[in-house]
Amino acid sequence: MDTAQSPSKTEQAKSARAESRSELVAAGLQRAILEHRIAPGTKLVEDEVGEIFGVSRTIVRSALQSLAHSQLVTIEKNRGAFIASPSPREAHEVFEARSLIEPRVAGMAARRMTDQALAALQSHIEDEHAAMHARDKGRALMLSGGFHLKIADIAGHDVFTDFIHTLISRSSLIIALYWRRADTTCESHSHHALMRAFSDRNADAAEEIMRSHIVDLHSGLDLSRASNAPLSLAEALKP
Amino acid sequence: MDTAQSPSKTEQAKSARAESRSELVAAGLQRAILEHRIAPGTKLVEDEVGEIFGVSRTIVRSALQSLAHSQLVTIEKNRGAFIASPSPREAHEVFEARSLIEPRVAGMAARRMTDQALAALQSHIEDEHAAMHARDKGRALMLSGGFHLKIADIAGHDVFTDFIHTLISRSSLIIALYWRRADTTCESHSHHALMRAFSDRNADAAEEIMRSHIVDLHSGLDLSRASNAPLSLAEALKP
DNA sequence: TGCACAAAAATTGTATACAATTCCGCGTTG
DNA sequence: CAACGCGGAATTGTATACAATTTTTGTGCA
Repeated sequence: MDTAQSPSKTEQAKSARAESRSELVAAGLQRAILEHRIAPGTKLVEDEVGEIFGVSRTIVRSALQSLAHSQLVTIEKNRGAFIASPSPREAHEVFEARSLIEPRVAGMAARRMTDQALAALQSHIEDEHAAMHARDKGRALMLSGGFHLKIADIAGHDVFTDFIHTLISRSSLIIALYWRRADTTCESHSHHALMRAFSDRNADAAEEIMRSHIVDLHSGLDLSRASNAPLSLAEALKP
Repeated sequence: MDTAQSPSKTEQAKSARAESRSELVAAGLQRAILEHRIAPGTKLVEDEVGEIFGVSRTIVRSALQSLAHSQLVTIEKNRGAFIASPSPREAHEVFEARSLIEPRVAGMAARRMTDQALAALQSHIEDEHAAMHARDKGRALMLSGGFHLKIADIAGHDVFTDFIHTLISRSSLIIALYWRRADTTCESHSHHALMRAFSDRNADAAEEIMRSHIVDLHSGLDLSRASNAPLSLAEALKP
């Protein structure tokens, strides 16, 4: 096959941002993972991924290493890369970390909140509502993660924001594996309460609401089964 | 030149652990950075690094990307990799993050402390003492980082431990750039106080001591000058 | 002298070739 | 018939060749 996949127009339309190609591939894979279009445990063969994105293994390899570093994929030497499937313990730890870091960041965001940022959050929440009414749980959960990310950006603390980015990505994987609660109304309620604290610039309230919100998310997980990597195997043999 | 740099004996002496070669290179570079043998801002040319470690650019590139992800080096597209030189703001954020996370982890470590772990910490502290008496500030600071790392390991919380690993690495760079305090006696005092809390299994005390210890470290930095990346240039022209 | 600009050197970005390892099916054998 | 072992295919690990880009050097001109 030829290497003629450089779409000159698209490249310019990439809004002037010069991202390296491996980052593009990593972003594409990450989206697929976070949207639950690839199941945990799935093997990512370098040639296949390369064919899909129209790049060589060199690029794919770099992208996979990047994703491995943020714990979305696991690389086993001489065996390849697999979509990560966090253990119950890891899941617990991720939410424990979130419940420590995010409340602090929410407080910082409340202190630095601008009207513009507030409006952006508000419109984000409306998207969440729409997704919820459409009974699209996956998308709603996704947007919920985006909400937390936006808050971190507003707080403007790069170190914490980086941590939160990886924690939320991992949370998406965890939710795919362990989420066992039917309704997501609490979600919406918490986010609204948070908005009120933000518009009041009430840092203490924002912190406390965020803490209980994350504890609540944590409690929506069923971490009793060891993992669903073996479970999916059993499922695969059932029918 | 030939590729005959596989030192069979050394390889076996690598204590049976099968680390990939890029990890070896990354570890070597990291050590050099953390021991302040390479100054922040230094450019890392792929060919040079490859020659030193006896590997091809492929491996070096992978190692550099790994270090870039943990913020020890900065990669600029088409321009290369440089030892990171954290801004004062970044320095502030790193210590702010440490002061949130490490106290919690210290508390967890206190709860899970075993006699064996306690003994290991004790012997580590004695090394610190030795370094301090030898007036070897660099090494003392280094060992201080190691002490914090050991505590995280004892706590056994992988997510937090990962965070702390990167925070402490970055701290080493920050201390190289901004540390302005002559004595390190406070260090020793804090670590001893921590040991007492640990041997009492007093989680609350450990948490509080760790918090004030990190705040104290933070206050030992002089973050007033913008950075010393330009400063080093001026210095280079002075004599 | 100072500056603009072009050629050359150095360096990074990417693809590909080859080596090493693992995976998988199949026949042998106890 | 199960366990074992042995190719061959598939896949990953690494080096290297070449393309693209940046950096440096050199030169002519005002």
